Amino acid sequence: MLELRFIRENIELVKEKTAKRGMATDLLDQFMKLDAQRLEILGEVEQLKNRRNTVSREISTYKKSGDDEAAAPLIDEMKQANERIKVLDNDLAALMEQLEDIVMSIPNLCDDSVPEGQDDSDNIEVKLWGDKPDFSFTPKPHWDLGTELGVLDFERAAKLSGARFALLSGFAARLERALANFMLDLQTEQHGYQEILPPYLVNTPTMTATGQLPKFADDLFKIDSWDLYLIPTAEVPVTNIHRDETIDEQELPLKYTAFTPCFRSEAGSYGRDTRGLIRQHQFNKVELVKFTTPESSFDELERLLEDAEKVLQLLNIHYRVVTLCSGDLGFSATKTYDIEVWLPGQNAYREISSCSNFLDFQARRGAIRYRPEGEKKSKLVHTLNGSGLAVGRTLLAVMENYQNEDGTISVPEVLEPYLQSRL
RNA sequence: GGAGAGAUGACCGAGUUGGCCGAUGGUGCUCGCCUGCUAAGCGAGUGUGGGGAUAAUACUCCACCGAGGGUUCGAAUCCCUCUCUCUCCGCCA
Repeated sequence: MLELRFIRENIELVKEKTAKRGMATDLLDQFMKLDAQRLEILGEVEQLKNRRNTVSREISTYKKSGDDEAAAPLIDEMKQANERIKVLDNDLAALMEQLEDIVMSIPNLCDDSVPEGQDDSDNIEVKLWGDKPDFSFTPKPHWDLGTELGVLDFERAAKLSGARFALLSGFAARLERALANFMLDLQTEQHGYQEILPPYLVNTPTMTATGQLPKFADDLFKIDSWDLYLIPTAEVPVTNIHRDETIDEQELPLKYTAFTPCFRSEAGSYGRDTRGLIRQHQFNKVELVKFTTPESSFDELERLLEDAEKVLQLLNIHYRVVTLCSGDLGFSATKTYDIEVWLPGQNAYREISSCSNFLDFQARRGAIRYRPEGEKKSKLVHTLNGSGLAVGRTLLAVMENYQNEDGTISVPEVLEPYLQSRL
């Protein structure tokens, strides 16, 4: 969420920046109109309330001295004033609600370093790591490998739950678990993240702070008759750990990692990625979350990206890093790097991690503050997060990159302590 | 699910016969003083949001004592609803 005053005072900048993301400007014109109305009414009602407070004190004085006659006309005046206040307060509440709706639907402003563009085809490649593996045979996609090995079962998963679910067994299930443990150990022991195991169901205020609600309810699974949603990413519960809190500056940056399942309705992607593990309603992810000072958030974004990249480097799998263009940027982010892993079975790069800086966009919604040393006023922290990594997609990347001609799959060296068997 | 207790500022904790209570006090923190060092001590300051004013402070106004309603000229204090926490009983992984 952007600050109301900031929008008011920088309306042209906000229009320009949100237009780059493909947002229409008429909402912002509407904002300015409603905001002006609100300020006008606010002025009147606050004046009335000031009068009421003053008069109440006078009444108190009269009453204490037993002078009820002097108090009576004042009480009458206040009865009338209260009716007017009630009307104005109602108007104000209605206006505020409309303004909230608008402000909640305004995306974060993209950073100046973000390239302009429409969609993912305009993303800019900023880094390549490793090489595409050389195969003496035609590499298969993981769904063929997994089905032939009998470790991925999409038909039975469909029987249990429907489309976009998977059943992993034997080697695949163990590999998934090994990858999760490997990632968590790396991030906690080498990169200094604290491990978190959060709730997988969260309420409306939690979903609102990180930006999933109110705008993207369709992407979420909601528990019927409860105010609970299945988390689409651990970013949601972990960022909300410090909602409505003030953190000591010495504690920053705070770095958390969490391994959780993620649940997404994938509304609007019906024809896409229907085969294999790429796009599932449920998948596992190791998430990295940071709380930082405003001064250091962009440095911390670079380090967050490195922490995520390290996973693929240790697995020795080729990947590239892209900077998302303005049109492809997520709602709450000011800048995002995607790590795209090479999938030889599909002859394509696919997103395996998304690392973003949100500035104070989430912190304002969630009232997450810190107290700068030597200053009276607390300030909003900056929040960041990134996948480190999406485990399901890492699993399929291992399968496709480490496949052998006979259809078996080798185990990356770094996973051997976690997984002592080969197929 | 049943019975009871509670929810106050970064934290702890007063205040519930309604009236200068945005809220005593303590801790923490900031600044200053003092001090061989450390510790202690002394003084001042220290919530959030939204308006006004300002070059910016200072200043000023409104709101906020779990959330939402209500009573009243006036509510942290009274009434109603909800949420959460704790204790006991029941049930259960």
